[in-house]
Amino acid sequence: MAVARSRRGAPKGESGKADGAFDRRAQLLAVAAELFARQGYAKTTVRDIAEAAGILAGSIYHHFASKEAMLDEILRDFLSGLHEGYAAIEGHDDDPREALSKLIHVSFSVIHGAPHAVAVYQNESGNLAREEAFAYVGAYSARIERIWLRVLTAGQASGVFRPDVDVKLAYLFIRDAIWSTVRWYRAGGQFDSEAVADQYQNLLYGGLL
Amino acid sequence: MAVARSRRGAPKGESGKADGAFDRRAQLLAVAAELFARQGYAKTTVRDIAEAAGILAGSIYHHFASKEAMLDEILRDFLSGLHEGYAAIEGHDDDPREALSKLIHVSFSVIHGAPHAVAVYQNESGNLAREEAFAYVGAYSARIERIWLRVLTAGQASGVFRPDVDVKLAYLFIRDAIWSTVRWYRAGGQFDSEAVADQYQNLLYGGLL
Amino acid sequence: MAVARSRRGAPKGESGKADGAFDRRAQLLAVAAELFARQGYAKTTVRDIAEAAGILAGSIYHHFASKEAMLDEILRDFLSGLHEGYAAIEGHDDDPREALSKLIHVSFSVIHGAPHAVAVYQNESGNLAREEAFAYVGAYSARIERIWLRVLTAGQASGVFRPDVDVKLAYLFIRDAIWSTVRWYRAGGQFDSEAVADQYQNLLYGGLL
Amino acid sequence: MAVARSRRGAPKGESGKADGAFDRRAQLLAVAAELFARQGYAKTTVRDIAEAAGILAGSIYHHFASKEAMLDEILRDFLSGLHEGYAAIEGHDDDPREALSKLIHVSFSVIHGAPHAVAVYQNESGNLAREEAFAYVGAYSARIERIWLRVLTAGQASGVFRPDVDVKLAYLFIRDAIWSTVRWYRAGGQFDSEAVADQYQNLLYGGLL
DNA sequence: GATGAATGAGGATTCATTCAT
DNA sequence: CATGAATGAATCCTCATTCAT
Repeated sequence: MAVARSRRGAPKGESGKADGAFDRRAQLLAVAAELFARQGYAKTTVRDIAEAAGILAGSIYHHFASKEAMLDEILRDFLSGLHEGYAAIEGHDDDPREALSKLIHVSFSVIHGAPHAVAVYQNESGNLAREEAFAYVGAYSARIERIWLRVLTAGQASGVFRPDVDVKLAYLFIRDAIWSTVRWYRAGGQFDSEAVADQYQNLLYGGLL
Repeated sequence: MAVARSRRGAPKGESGKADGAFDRRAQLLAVAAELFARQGYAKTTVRDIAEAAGILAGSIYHHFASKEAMLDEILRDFLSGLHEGYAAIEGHDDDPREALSKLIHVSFSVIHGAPHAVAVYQNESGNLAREEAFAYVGAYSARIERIWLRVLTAGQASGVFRPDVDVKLAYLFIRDAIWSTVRWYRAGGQFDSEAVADQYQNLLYGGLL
Repeated sequence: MAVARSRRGAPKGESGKADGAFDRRAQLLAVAAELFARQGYAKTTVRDIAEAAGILAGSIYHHFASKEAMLDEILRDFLSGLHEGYAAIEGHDDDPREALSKLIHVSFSVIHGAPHAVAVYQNESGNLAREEAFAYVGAYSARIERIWLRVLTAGQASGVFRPDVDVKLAYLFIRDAIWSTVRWYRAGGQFDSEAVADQYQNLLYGGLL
Repeated sequence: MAVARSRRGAPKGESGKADGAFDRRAQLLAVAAELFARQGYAKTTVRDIAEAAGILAGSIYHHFASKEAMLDEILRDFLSGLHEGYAAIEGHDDDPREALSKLIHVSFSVIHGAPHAVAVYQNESGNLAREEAFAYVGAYSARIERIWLRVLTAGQASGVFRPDVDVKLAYLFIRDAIWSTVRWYRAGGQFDSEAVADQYQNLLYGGLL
């Protein structure tokens, strides 16, 4: 059963497909992410996804075990990628200020690169927390939070960051401001991703006054 | 028909009910707001609401025309109250810095006072934008945005606020950071509402560095 | 319980009511007949009736045991009145041709006088046939049919009516043509009740050619 | 999606199905027509239809968008067929008397061939008039009426039909007498379709006296 | 008599999912 | 791989009816 295929699948070159072939799995996932992001997971039907992909609803089940499995894969891919990105920064950079800047810019870059997945995470992760099958979402979030807190704490310790702000609150402040942009940020709109990142960092570093 | 009764209903004193009476409408609305906030509107069933209120699902319809009507009333009450609060600040305060502080604190106060309604707004307003029946949500949001932008622009004009930040981006930054707190803020938790408001304002005004 | 009051109730003069009083029972019945006629019995809700009468749905049950009881009373009143009218003709008239004319004119007069009840009978009696509680509808119809058949048979026997038509078919033909007029006949419209009766009788007696 | 399939579907021979295949759509429509005719549209539940067809209620929606869509298709098929039949007569026949005879016989033939659809039309079209989605019912009725009126008027003009009857009333008289037979006519009963048609025409042409 | 809150039994419809072809 | 028919549980909502006030 196709469903049993590893989520990571085979790299392009190893695929048995001809050059012109396209990965229906990937297409379905992309379509699902977009619909989940736009309409919400609950309001998106399997038929919506299938129609947007040009097949019938039943055919979805050749590729995924369930609608939930699609959500799962979207979130897992997103979170693991995000965590990887953050972890790389922490591993290589010693300067807290530099590290924070990179955390911020990587975040915006992810929003720019995979806005649907980000939106899905943003909108659904709250409700998913209670479901055992999605425990990993909370786990990833916690690991990510720890990375940020380490950077922020190091910054305070080294005197680069203000000492009178609660590190946890500062993290939530930054995190929410950044990820919320996915709701209004549109590629090709008034601001490009980098510009938003710069302005936000600027505002965050220097304050409004 | 109770359904036709004004949304605002009669003030307590004018009610013909005895002391022990309680307003089932209000109770249902409160219960619905909580469930909508926790599970999402789509995943909350009318039965969920009814059971939480101790009546049968069908009985809901004696008080509200539909599940959507409950959502509508929750959002309308929230938005009109919020707009009133903001408008009062703008009308009475000349100092932009003072006005911004009040905008921030009123926001946190609303989050503290009606967290469920805030969460519902936060989670559902995006998807509702496309539905004609909820056009007023967008209209209110636009009016509120204009208030904030006026305050911020005035602050820049008077030299109180930094001139090199885009006013619109600054608004979105502040707005998202503040309203997102509804997702993790819990009354009686580690931080109280005022403390969060102060820290956020502090961070926002002075920056992280 | 008011419901237990005899359907025939007390004559006006014996009523304990003041002059200005009006009979809510009768009003409800009239309203119900109109709605049953216009929307069909199944599609008419008790609330429809109550609202049209200016009371609440629950209050209906002070006057009638059920929605079905209202239908029952409408049909019973109609059928007993109709049967009375027909029986009076048969009792007093010997000339078949004269008797048939009277049957026809009485029919149109009833349609004119109680169009809603007629329409209800016309529309609902078919489906009611299977319900035991409405067995009397079939019984009345049969008695009425027998009256008509006697008149028609007598007319054939006396040589007034054509001998080559099946009496039963002729009855159905006449009956259906007449009662169907209730669907399009409107008091104050192009034709008045008497004119329609005359034309129909004329057509029926002399034929189209 | 089967629902989207043309109402007329593909002719048997073109169907990809094996010999044993039967058209569930057609079966459902036939079952629905019978139930609508017997119990009325409002009192017939989707479950009734499904059970009579040997499937579950939800499965109906694989074939039809709604219960109303089934009614719609039944009426549309009936009316378009009827109109076609009438129009063919008007187009090919010059003699009004001959034309009227054909109109009458075609009517009875339709009643005989599709009694359920006729009964549904007879019982429901009145209430449907007010619903916009069924405006075409009134439109068809008007076109059909015009055909009959043209034939009757031509008959009067050529001196074949009595000049002293109102053409419109005559049409209604004939129409109602004929179509009402669907309520009592049963194939295989005392009278066959042709016999009823002959007797009715006979009575109509020559009159009762 | 009337009110209005509540009941509880459906009813139409949706939808994730299965499976034979 | 895809189809399309079917399932069955769940959902929103309706409505006749009851009953305490």
